[in-house]
Amino acid sequence: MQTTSDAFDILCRGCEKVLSPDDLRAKLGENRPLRVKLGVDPTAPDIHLGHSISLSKLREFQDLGHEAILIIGDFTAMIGDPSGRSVTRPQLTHEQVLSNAKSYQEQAFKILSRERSKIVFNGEWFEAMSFDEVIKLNSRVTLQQMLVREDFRDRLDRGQPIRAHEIQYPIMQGWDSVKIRADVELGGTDQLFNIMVGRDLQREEGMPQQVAMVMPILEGLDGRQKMSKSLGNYVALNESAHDMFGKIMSISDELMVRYYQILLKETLPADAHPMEAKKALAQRIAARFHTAEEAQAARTDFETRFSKKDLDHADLPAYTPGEARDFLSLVVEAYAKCFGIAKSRSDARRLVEGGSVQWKGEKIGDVKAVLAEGEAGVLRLDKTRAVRIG
RNA sequence: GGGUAGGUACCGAAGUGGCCAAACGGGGCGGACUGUAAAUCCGCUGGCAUCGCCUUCACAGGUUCGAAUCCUGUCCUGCCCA
Repeated sequence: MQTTSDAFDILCRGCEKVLSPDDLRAKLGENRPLRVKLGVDPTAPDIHLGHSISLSKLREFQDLGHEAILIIGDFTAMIGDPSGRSVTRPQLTHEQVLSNAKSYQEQAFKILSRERSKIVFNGEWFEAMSFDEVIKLNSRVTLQQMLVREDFRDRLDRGQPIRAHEIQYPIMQGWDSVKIRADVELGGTDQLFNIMVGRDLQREEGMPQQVAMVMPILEGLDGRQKMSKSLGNYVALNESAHDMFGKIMSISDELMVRYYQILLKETLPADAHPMEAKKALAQRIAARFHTAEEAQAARTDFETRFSKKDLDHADLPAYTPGEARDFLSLVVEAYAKCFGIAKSRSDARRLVEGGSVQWKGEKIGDVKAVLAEGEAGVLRLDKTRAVRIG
């Protein structure tokens, strides 16, 4: 059994901020399983590496014997968290939210222990709330409190609309903490405001206040903005080892240092070979969500494809052409059938003209080129995609 | 409710009767280069197609040989006033 002090150190590691450390130490000193809350917003069906940071922290709590409570914000998701947003999020239907929530859970269990996690939907208490209860809840916070937050301040200054329902979000998230009597709430730094509202409401209710533990926000693959589904700069947990590896290899050297810190909690040695270090990072991340063998295979494949530029021995999806034999049609079809990507013929034309599309290592160039019947070989589509024909 | 400024492609932003599928910037994609990148340079960035054609500038109508640009109505947003 760990001592309180050991546990404290482990739990604080990697946190951007803990409010307050004394509260956390005191709670740990009570020698009981703490109720640790992590709210997830099932607005998109994928969990990505950014989410994995808080989830991993939650897992650490679990491993120390504490109780993990994953709140699926099925109700709040319909509102949309305004955090870090300069525009109002689109509101989702309940069906969309539920289906997202389902795949969300599956992915969350790649990190969390399934049997030791408690899943709670916040629709459980919000759906039953009557309007006068809503009003009563709202009377506990002031408009000024809601407006001090940067996101709103910013939109106010820039003359962008803030819809009344958006200021409900922090209040609802805070109410979740009251309902489950959370001892600790985890989240990204952008969640600090919402988590603090939870503390306020708990105090109002005369219960012990939760400790806020905020984790750093992971930058997306572009290295500029935070990792998010809507920005398309993410690595999802349910992606293949192959895709994870490739995506991580595309980050800048600078960003790699951050990823080492945040995802591996290690400092990259200054004399490390950037390329080797990046491969190691990619392989370790891939192995975290897949098997070590799959991660190794992803690496080997990456090396043959990109380092050796040897598509012939790469692991490519097979594609059997249909009726049409002209390359334009082949490209469109291959994208659709092998990668689920819809390309217009104009897109395909551009790729062919730009030299991206190659047959057996040779650029096609001519949009009218036709593939001879029965010919076999590798059709390269773009930088990262190619298919094997025949 | 009154006044006023607006709604343009992924985003920002020009255009205010024909030369507009719509400048410019960002982003994205592709090529060259490379240690995967980044930086840099070049190209592309509505759709279909062999000149060309078709659908776009909040929405619906109208004026005109011709409209993103003018008129009418509708919807939406900011700001100021009440």
